[in-house]
Formats: sequence, structure tokens, C-alpha cells
Amino acid sequence: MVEQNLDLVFHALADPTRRAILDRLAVEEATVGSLSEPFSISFAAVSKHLGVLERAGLVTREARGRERVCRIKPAALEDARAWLEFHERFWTERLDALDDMINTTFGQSDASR
Amino acid sequence: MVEQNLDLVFHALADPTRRAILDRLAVEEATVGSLSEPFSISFAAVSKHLGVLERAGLVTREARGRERVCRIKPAALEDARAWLEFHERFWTERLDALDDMINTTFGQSDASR
DNA sequence: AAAATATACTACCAAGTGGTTGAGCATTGG
DNA sequence: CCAATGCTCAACCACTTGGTAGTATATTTT
Repeated sequence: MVEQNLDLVFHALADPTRRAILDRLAVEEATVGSLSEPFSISFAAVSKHLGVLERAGLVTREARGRERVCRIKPAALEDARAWLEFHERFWTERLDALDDMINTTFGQSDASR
Repeated sequence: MVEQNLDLVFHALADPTRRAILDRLAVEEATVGSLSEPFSISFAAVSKHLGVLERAGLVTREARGRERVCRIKPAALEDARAWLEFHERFWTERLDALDDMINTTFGQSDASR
């Protein structure tokens, strides 16, 4: 469940257009039309990108009259950031430990690795 | 450059098999063959996944005899983690500010947060 | 009521993805 | 030398993706 969420969030973030949309939405909420203006791609394409962001839980679209107002949902980033932060630290510690082992136990070849 | 790197890293992380490979490599370096054992997919498929991880700079493959030893490169996570961390904080602050504005404009002016 | 606007929805297309299988290339071992 | 091993590469398949264009629908404006 969390795993699948990570799939969606990481995938949503792996596109520069979508990251740009998120950056824009961080500054101000915006309608789909005003969001698509800065981009050279079509209106429908932006709407699709918003669908991806919405499925990942990063954005909400709310109907206001004939417009759809898009807002950012930072909470969805939490899982992804937590995953990255933990793993980066964990991996780095592991590599450091390996490094130490290699350096300090050169005469003692007992290390199973 | 950095932007494109983010594309590659986020894309590489958006797959559970690849994240599992990374987790495994965090514990110990491993050959392609031993890496593919726990998975039900084919040898070649794992090799492809390793290609994706390698292009993203998350993993190195080094020839040792007829084997390829895979190691993790935590440094590549740094950009992605930094991006996420900054944006999460930035977005949250923005939303908090918006929230405050709404509260002070329409609600009673006691600072209850 | 009619026209214009903002958006979604439905094909459709080219390119990419994750998967398979089989061939091919080094390296190791008999 | 020959056979097995470890791996990559190329071709192929089904599915997804990012893009387009056209149509439909709900809302606002005239």
C-alpha cells in the first residue's frame, strides 16, 4: 500500500513538466487553463499531467463554476521523502562501515565479505 | 543537467523491483546472478533494471572475472532528497501562510495555531 | 435562447517500459 | 580444447506514456 504509493509519487515526480506544475502550484493555486499557459504543450496534455499528479495524491482539483482550481498537497511528499532520507542514511552508513572494515582489518581476513 | 538527473533518479525509484534491488545492495554488494535469484523474473530483466539504476547513477557494475559486481552509490540520492526536502518545506510553509491569511481575514483574530 | 468559455473525455499515434526468449561473448573449469 | 557459467545484447510482445485533435458538457455572458 505504501509501496504502491511510492510508485505513484516517484513516477509523478519523474517528469520535468509535472515538477514545474508543482512549483507553480506551490506559489499560488491555479486553474487548469492558467497552468497550461506557460507551457508549449496543449491544454489536454496539462490536464493529463494533472491527472497523474492527482492519482499520486500530490494535487487536488476542485470544481469552482466552470473552472477547476488546482491545489498542492504536500503531505503526499512525506512518504517519498522519508524513504529517501532513510535509505540515503542507511546506505551511507553501510558503505562507511565497509570502508572502515577494509581499512582497519587488513591483517585479519575473517570478514565473511 | 540536474533536472535531467532528477528525471532519471525519480524514474529509477518508481519501480518496486528496482527499490528492492537497491535495498539488497545496501546490505551487501552482489553479482547480477545472485541479485536475480529472489525475483521471479528473468535474469535479463534484472540486468535491464540494473541498467536503469546505473544510468541514474545509483549503482555501479564492475567486471570481476566473468561476473559483474554491483554496488550502490548513495550520492546519487542526494539531489532527489534535496529536491523533495526543499519542496516539502516550501509548500508546507506556503499552505500555512495561506491558512493564516484565511483565518485572520474571516475568523476571529486570536492566534490559535 | 444563443454564444462563448473552461474543462473533461475519447480516440489515436509514436515512443518508451517491463517482460520474455535466444544468440553471442568472455571467463572459468575439466 | 571443449563445455559450462555469468552476463549482455537484440528482437519481439503487451502495455503504458506523453502528446495530439476533436467532441461533449457544464457554466457564464450576451
